[in-house]
Amino acid sequence: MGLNSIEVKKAFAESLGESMKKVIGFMGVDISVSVAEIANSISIPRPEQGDFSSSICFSLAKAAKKSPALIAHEIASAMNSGTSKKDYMKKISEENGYINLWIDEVRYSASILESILEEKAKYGTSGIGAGIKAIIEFPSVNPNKPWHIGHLRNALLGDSISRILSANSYSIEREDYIDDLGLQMAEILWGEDKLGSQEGKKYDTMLGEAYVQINKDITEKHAESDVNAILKKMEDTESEESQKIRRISEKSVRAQYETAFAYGIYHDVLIWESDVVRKRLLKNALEFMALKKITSLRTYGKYKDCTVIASNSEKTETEESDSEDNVKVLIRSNGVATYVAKDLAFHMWKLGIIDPGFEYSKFLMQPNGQEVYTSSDKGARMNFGRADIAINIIGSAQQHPQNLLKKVFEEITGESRIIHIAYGEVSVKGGTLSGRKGGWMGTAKSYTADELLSEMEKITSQIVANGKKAEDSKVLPDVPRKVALAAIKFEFLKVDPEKKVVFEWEKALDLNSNSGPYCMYTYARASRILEKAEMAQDGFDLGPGDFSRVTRGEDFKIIKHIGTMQEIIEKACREYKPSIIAGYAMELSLMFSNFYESMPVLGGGESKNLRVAIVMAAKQALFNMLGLINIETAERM
RNA sequence: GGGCAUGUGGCGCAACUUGGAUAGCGCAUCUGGCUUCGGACCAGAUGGUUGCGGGUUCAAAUCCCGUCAUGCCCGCCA
Repeated sequence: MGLNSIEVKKAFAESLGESMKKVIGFMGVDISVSVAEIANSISIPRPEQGDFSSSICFSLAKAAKKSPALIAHEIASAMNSGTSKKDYMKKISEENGYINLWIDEVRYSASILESILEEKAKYGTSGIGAGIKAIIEFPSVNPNKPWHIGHLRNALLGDSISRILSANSYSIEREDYIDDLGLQMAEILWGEDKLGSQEGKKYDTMLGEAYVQINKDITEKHAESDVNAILKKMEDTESEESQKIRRISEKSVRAQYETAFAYGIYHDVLIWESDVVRKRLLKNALEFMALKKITSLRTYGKYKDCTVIASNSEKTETEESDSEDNVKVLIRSNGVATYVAKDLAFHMWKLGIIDPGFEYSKFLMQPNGQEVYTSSDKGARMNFGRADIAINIIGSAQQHPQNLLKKVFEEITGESRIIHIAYGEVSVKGGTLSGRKGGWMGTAKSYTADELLSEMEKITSQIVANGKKAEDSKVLPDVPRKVALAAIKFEFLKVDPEKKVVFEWEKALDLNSNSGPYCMYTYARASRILEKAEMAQDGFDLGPGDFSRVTRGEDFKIIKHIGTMQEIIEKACREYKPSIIAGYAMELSLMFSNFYESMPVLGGGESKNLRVAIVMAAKQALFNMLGLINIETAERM
């Protein structure tokens, strides 16, 4: 069994617990503290103070009526003389009321290095999500425009969270919801004659630009009622309008997915709103909710003839004083369902509450070799849906409808199975990225995901070209693109999801302040050192003599950090935060730089084997962590 | 008016969920380092009353109350 920070914390806590019982019993005080509580008091202190540290004595002080320092002293000596201490725990010290564990650096290093070199890509993964199926939805962009940088943030978050959950043994289904029956597509159809006029453009971009013009025309010509008529016709999925829009949408989504593929973002299944309607999912869902008395038909007041969800029920039953806050319309008085109604129905599919009998067919072969499927009017039944939890990557602007969704499902299932990752939306210096007004089109450069990548790649190509020496001809041609992608992905994923982002070209394209390429650089350095070390990459024999060369310097520091990987990956999973992974990768890169600056590897003499092993381990750790934020590495750059 | 989120050196962020030792990191600025495994690098320095005011505690960036600022949401739109 390999040791890591989780194991050590657990063992330390147990050992502390046993010693505490003795000491406190001796002191004549009756205190019970759970092992979990002790474990919670353990953190990783500054290296001068030990490897692990517990502040538990502070919590005991009051009840025991002794100073924390005295209790710490008693416990530490009991642990040092007792048997509860594991053999890899070298000594227990005590300082200012803290109990500090000093681990046997040779044993700990051996255990961690052997584990990571053995487990490779699996190192750091966990089983906390085993047996749980999660459907994760992203980015669900309307099919009338290209992905802009806001959609990109959404997609990168969804993709990375999927990877992180997978690494924790969750079974993941990546789903994308396509709203082909919405107002925006009706508007596209209204202004159909504006389409296709621009040759050589990507289809989604062409649509997006046309849409801005169409939207303007509609306002100027007061054509809203015409659009509504189209919208109404589209509700019939067999209508000519509906079929035509579906064809336009499919073409548009294929164009959008060219962008997704360029960023290495893939899906498992697309669900179309038109299929939701066709399969009467909405109808069934509404019946279900009526039966459960979640919804009701209003016969009075402001919402007369609407089907609504009212959160504070009977009190205002006969009054017209419904406050807007607690009534949500699902079916309008004209019989048309609202978006929220469709979303509720859709989540009944996701969570397996209603099976609409979707059929699926192949939509696209993705560059990762996996087919993405689509709901369809003809195809086969497949195993999509029926998830235990549904994770929605949706901007924080939709907090309200998402909360309503969660509340309704808590009522239905009795537990919380919908998770809304409410990320802060992306804006640009001058304003918003509105699709309607065309904010994404920018002025000099557009704010599309495509444009961002191509601009970034110009810069990285230049840098690679400038830095290239004659001997560097082994740098592969895909490196500039990889570096560009690393820069963009790291920049978006290093900040907490809930923070809002203001995009600026100048800052985005400044590679000096960007950590993605730095991590890649570190990886490339590690690769080159190993190449020069001329040892087989697939493990070489390390003996006890090699491990005994470990010091309490930069070498042990980086090993200890690698030992926290599983803990970090679990934390990122529980909190749905790729930023935790990005932060770790950055720290690891910095530590690695410190390590190889201060400890020569090839000229390491007796320590050479150990240091080569550390380089291998760090390289693997970096590879695993960067993989979770979808950043590819390169052996040379 | 109500709800949610954010506020940490000049700038961008971390630590807050689970209170703990000297509040970390990057950029920028200043100083130094390439005959030695790749300078997309490293070392050192400058810079903080954690928006403000109370409270709880042995201990508060972290918890509680209040307050200010900013953003988003609150429609028979999606």
